[in-house]
Amino acid sequence: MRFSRQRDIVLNVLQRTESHPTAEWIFDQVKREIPSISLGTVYRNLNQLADGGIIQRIFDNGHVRYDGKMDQHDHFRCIRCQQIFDVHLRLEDITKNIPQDYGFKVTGYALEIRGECHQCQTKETEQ
Amino acid sequence: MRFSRQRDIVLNVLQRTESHPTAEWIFDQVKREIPSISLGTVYRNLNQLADGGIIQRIFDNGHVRYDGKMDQHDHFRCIRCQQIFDVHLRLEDITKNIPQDYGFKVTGYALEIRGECHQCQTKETEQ
DNA sequence: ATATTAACTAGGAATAATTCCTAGTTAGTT
DNA sequence: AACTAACTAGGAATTATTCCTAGTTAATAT
Repeated sequence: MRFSRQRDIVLNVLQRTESHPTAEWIFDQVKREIPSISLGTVYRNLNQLADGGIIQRIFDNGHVRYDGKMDQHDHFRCIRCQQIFDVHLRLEDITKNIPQDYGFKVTGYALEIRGECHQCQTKETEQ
Repeated sequence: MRFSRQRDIVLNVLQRTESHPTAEWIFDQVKREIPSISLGTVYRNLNQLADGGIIQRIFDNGHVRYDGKMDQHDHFRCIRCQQIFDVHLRLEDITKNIPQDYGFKVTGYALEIRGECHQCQTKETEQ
């Protein structure tokens, strides 16, 4: 991955926000510094940065958002204002300590576990 | 919500599969019974059923899939074949028992907790 | 410093997923 | 049987994202 001013600013915009913005929001911010930047460039760079493990994608009700923080953390979504907050917790804490620690009222959660299924572990072929 | 043949067949198709299909896949299945059905009808019904708590939406890397099972369960995605499997577990089991119980090799997970943030709990106004 | 070139960019067209619109139909009620 | 709100098919519109092309530039070698 080569250095480019566009990628540098995309990354900096993302790392400087506490929010979990969409590509469109990042595009608007980056335009303040590089008015000629194109939306395709923002998407390309976000994908490259995410594929390179420098930022992460988060999935918000079928829409993609981005997160510049790479430490292990989870997200809390408010079902009323739809804001996404960062939370740092161990799994054991999920049902117990969140309300006290963060002031959140927890009504549910969605967990997706990732890894390799049995079938794929026993196959050598990379798809 | 009124009964319609279209909604009934959409629901039955979804409840009969073990997979977590997209709207398009459901559309193709329903067409076998109602060849004239339109994709918009499938989307409308899936949304109504999900909003009514009869089915659930699941979010697959920024794409929407549907799940006809409403019991509390989680999902396991194979990072190689991309299949999504149902898993029934308590949160405490996540890091411990999955590999043994299901034969999965766990490499990560994404957890989204839902509820009301402090700000929204103290506001009376419904947005 | 300059030349080289693979990786990049802007701009816009193309694609994919989903929602919206309209005129006609139908399930449930009276 | 008549009524009507909720539904439908079909297709246009919208939204999010990717793709394409000709020109530009960061990193490397000379």
